[in-house]
Amino acid sequence: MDNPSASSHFIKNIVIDDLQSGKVDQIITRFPPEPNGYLHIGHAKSICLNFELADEFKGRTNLRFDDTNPLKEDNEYVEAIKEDVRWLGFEWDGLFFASDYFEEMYQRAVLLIKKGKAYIDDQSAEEMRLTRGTLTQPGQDSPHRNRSIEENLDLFARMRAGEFKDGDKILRAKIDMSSPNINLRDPALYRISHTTHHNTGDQWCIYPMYAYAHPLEDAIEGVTHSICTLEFEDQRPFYDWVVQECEMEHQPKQYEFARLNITNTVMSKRFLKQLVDEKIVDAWDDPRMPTISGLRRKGFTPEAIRSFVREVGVARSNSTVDERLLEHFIREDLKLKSLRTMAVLRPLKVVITNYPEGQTELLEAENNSENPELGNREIPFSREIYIEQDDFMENPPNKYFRLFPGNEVRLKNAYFIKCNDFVKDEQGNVIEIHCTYDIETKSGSGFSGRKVKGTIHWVEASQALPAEFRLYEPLILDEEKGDSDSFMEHINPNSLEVIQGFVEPNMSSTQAHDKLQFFRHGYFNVDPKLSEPSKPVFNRIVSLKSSFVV
RNA sequence: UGGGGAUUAGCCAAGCGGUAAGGCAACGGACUUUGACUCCGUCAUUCCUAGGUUCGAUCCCUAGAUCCCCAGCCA
Repeated sequence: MDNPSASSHFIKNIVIDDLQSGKVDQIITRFPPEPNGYLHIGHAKSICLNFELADEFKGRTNLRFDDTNPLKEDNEYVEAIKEDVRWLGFEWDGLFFASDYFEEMYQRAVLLIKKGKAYIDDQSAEEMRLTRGTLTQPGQDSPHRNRSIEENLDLFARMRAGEFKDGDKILRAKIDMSSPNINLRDPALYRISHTTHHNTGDQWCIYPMYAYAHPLEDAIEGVTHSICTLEFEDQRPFYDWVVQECEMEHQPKQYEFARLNITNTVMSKRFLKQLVDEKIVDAWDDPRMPTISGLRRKGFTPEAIRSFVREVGVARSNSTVDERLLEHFIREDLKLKSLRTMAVLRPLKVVITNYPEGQTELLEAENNSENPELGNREIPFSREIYIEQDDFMENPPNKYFRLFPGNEVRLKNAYFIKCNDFVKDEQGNVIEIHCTYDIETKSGSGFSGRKVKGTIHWVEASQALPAEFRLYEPLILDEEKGDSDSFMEHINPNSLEVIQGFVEPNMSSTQAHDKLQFFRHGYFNVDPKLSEPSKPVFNRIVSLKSSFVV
């Protein structure tokens, strides 16, 4: 269930004001990813912001691919992004590509040249860097800054025609080389790149820069509120300049908010790509990745992600959200939805010495004690069962409520058992324990003769279904290093632990992405790629909270 | 040290001149056939600091501190 609290934030307040003042009749937002990687949970914040704002105020939201750099982009990414946005629960009104507008962008650039607001520069990238000045010193005008309009027009047409090599010429805005805002020191508008584009093929060999293209895209689509992250703040004057000087009839406005950071989490497409490329993880959808596809494969739900980003809020201060907030929302979402069954991750055999050999009985169990609609199931019980290794100690500490010699515990949905003896191997490890059960204490019988402090889970041994469990820890150990260049030095070597255990026999019918609670362990997801009916594979989404410390 | 931002509890975050919402976390306790869940309780006399204006300031003014972003033909 979604977190219902629709809290206010500064962008929503702006929208309300704009609607009330009549500045806009209907809001139009857009989610504008570059198809150069997979979406991560940081993008989810932006997606929810844009789509939910439009939903709330009866506006529209476009999905627009910002595909102005063919060197880095690929159709694989556009398909993955579409899938992720839909999976999160959103449907776009318009589906567009920046490349849809290349001709218009070119014509607007011609207009800029005709107005004397843009010129062709012959300087190399290096020369441009040198003449741009520094943070404290103004830049110097390019020697080509005052070329005639006719010459600029001619050169620009020849750039388009492919007469020049990459880097030989560039179209620049003519603004102010001494502006204290470096973004206004004659920023680049068009560069030459003889690269095949995933949409337009070889139709173009010049491509617009983001800072020039983006405001045009917004203006063409009638976007009213163009929402981006804080690092684009200094670009806003140029954004407005482009809209103004290109004489766009519609004038979108840019608003910036702080991007999402989460503790112990790498949140940058570049770093995530590095993790994939260097095989630190298996793929973009590795459950350890904070990508939408990784979270999906791990077992997170769209509802939990939406609730999470809503609760985080939208503000302008850089912040790092505690990963436990995300965990809170998946626990809350799955609490009533998922079946609660038993799984033994690290098995220890128990022989119930007074239970008849060869006998098996079926016991009734609720699938979710807090949600009767999920019904009941039957589970087998017999003389030999598996319990968790953690649930037995030869020499227990104080306040240990589980099994130890002489102690009695409840077997969830079954009987009380009492430990009488145990067997060790040559290394001194406990490999089997012997108990007796009390038939009077059967679950559901109403027995109240005596109380027991602990209840443990178990699986009947002969019918237990072998299963693989994949337990995850953060990929990054230092909680503040997730977004720094040194993050590779903080990779957690134990981010994945694969163990073999058992689940109840009926688990053979699980389907990919089924979500279950395993008693006392946590919530798990059936892995869509690795799981098989005879050997299910479960990804742990999140453990249960526990106040027990040894 | 140019320009642009930010600063409210351990982490997020409301608040818009009338006396500090909410969530997470944490800590007590109750309950419990999950050491879970649920429930009850605790958790900022103070909002980066110092002055000022005001009957009254987290909010307005002045000065300062700290942190983030900008010198791609990336987005």
